[in-house]
Amino acid sequence: MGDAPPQNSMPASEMDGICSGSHDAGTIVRDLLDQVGDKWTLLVVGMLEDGPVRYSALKARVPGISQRMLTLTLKKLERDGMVRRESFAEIPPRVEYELTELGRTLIEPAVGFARWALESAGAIAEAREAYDIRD
Amino acid sequence: MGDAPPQNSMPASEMDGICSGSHDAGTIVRDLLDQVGDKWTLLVVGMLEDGPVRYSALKARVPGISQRMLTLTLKKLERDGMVRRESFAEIPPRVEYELTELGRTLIEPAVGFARWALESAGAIAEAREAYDIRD
DNA sequence: CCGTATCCCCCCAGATACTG
DNA sequence: CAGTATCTGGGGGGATACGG
Repeated sequence: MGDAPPQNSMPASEMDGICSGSHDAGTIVRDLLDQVGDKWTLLVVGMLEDGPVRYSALKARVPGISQRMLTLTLKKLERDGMVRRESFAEIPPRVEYELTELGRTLIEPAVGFARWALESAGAIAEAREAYDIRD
Repeated sequence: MGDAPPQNSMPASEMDGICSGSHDAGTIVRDLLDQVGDKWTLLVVGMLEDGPVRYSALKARVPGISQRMLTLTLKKLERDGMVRRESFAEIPPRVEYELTELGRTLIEPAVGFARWALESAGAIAEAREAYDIRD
């Protein structure tokens, strides 16, 4: 499989080029955002950043996640080629999950967003208070 | 408050530091992701990148959005200080929306994610096919 | 230990109709 | 033109119990 076609740099107005209905790029971004923007995916990916983690450790480190959602999230990530699953035939059973190369590429934009969130949280909270008081 | 220089010092394991349960940073990121990661927010923000846009133009440029969802999305963004609303007492009525400085800071990480999505879409599609065939 | 199966609730998006 | 009001269905996701 060839690497991503260099195609083009993004136009000056990048989000516009991305989201415009003229290309189907908007659809692609939307679909991926639906995948990754759900309640648990980014959290789980973040927990896998340092290397292989077992199922139980993952569940412990993602507070509040149910077995059901952890399993669903991991399955989806595995299907998308972002996570590799390795099970060891031991007693007690052990299953480890780790990010693939593709999965690792998610970390950079995710961190970018996380950084934005942390930097902006204060300003957003202020804006909300101001808005709520006024109205 | 000028622009936000990349003044930051995240730990080596960034997502870990962000998402770990030990800090409430994970909660912050999760909350913001819930705000921004919904079905329409990023699309609307993308449409506002170039400057003020009227309500009707916005509705036309975001294909498939309902009046209800457009209004809700704009209200939420306004409350969060990301969008400024200006209404003109004319006939016919005119209301324009534009990004605030805070709102503009969202574009950079959003574009980062969008770029990732476009670059990764192919690999993910391949991974899915491989996964579905095998199993 | 590592999941799967089932039930169920709640929220949110869509459709529609109506106002200033 | 720029919204609001109300109803409704579908699905995400939690709790729980069970299987390998």
